[in-house]
Amino acid sequence: MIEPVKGTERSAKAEEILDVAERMARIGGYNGFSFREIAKEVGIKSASVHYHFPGKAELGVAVARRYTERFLNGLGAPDAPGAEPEALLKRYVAAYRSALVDDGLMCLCGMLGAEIAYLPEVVAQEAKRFFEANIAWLTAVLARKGGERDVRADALRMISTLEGALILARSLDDISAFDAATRGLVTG
Amino acid sequence: MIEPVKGTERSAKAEEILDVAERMARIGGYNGFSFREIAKEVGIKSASVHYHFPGKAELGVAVARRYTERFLNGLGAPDAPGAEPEALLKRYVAAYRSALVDDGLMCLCGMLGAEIAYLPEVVAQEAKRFFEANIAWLTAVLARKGGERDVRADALRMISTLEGALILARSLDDISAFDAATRGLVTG
DNA sequence: ATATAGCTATCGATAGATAGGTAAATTCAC
DNA sequence: GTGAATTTACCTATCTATCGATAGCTATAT
Repeated sequence: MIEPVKGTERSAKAEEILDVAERMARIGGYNGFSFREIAKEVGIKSASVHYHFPGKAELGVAVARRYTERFLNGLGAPDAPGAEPEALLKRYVAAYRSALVDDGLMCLCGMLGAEIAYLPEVVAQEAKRFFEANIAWLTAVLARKGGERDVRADALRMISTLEGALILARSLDDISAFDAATRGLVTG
Repeated sequence: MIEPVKGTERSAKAEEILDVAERMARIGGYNGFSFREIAKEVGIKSASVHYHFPGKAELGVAVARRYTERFLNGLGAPDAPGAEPEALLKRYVAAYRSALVDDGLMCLCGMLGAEIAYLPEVVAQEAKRFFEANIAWLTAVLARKGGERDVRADALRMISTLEGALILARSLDDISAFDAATRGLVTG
């Protein structure tokens, strides 16, 4: 049998469950996914979803963790020697735009963040961790640009604008609203 | 009996229901409020909530309409003769900050906007209307400031940043994150 | 009389969760 | 190497709680 790669020790079915749960959560939030609906889509019974993830909170945590991990991986290291700070920031904006244009979905943690006061504590913590990791990445990149700006404030402003632009563009059903709202975010 | 003011032709109980529904929705989104929970809090039975609002979608529409109306009323006319454009913009930012600091809640339509693809069409339309009205108000104010900026883009950016800053500050449980994210939004 | 504003009782659907069973794959003792 | 024990990955069946919604009744107020 083929050994699973270290750090990827999850079965194919479990990954499938996470795929479906993530998509549903990015449409309808924490209440937007259910064991029954996930099971139906994956082709198993709801009790079998409980086998892979004991409870809804644990499933929520797993979805958020994987989302954050993938998101950060897609960005690369903030201090990568070959990458210009400005190019990294453009990549950051493009990651959000891709959620909107390619996936047609909200940012998972933007969605969970909106519902933060309603979530099980463990899930809320994961949403918080997503934002903290984003702030850390952005401040590291912005610090490389130099200048005497408040890099933390700039990072918070970028994240806020991008999360809000997703909401706005989806509400207006107008992708150009995202582009207009985020224009000048990097260079300005 | 005292006649209801024109345009306010709703009973006190109906307003109470809207109060509770709004607060619940601003915590948990569209699935965050239910007829049963509202009824319990208001002190009636869930069937009586259906008397005032026939279905959940209608209740959702009523909550969103009232929220939008109050929000716009709180801003005042964008072309009020006595009000400087910059003061109006500061008032706009303060309205969002008040949701966070005074109410400790999300913006209702920011919440609904995040869930837009999950909502009954009539409710989604109300969320969209909120944003369209906000864009109209902001572009009117920004146009008064003059300059050759793209006022629509500036309006979209302001709304995005403010909605996102609410999510971020609540997720981080840090009001100062809202202030940092929105610093320079008006003057800058 | 009629409209208002409630009520009780109940419906079918769905939620998350659990108990207990089954068949196949894997691991371990000899 | 082989048989026994164990683990994996599902299953059926069922539980309680809650969901939005409806039918039909009662009092009160206009």
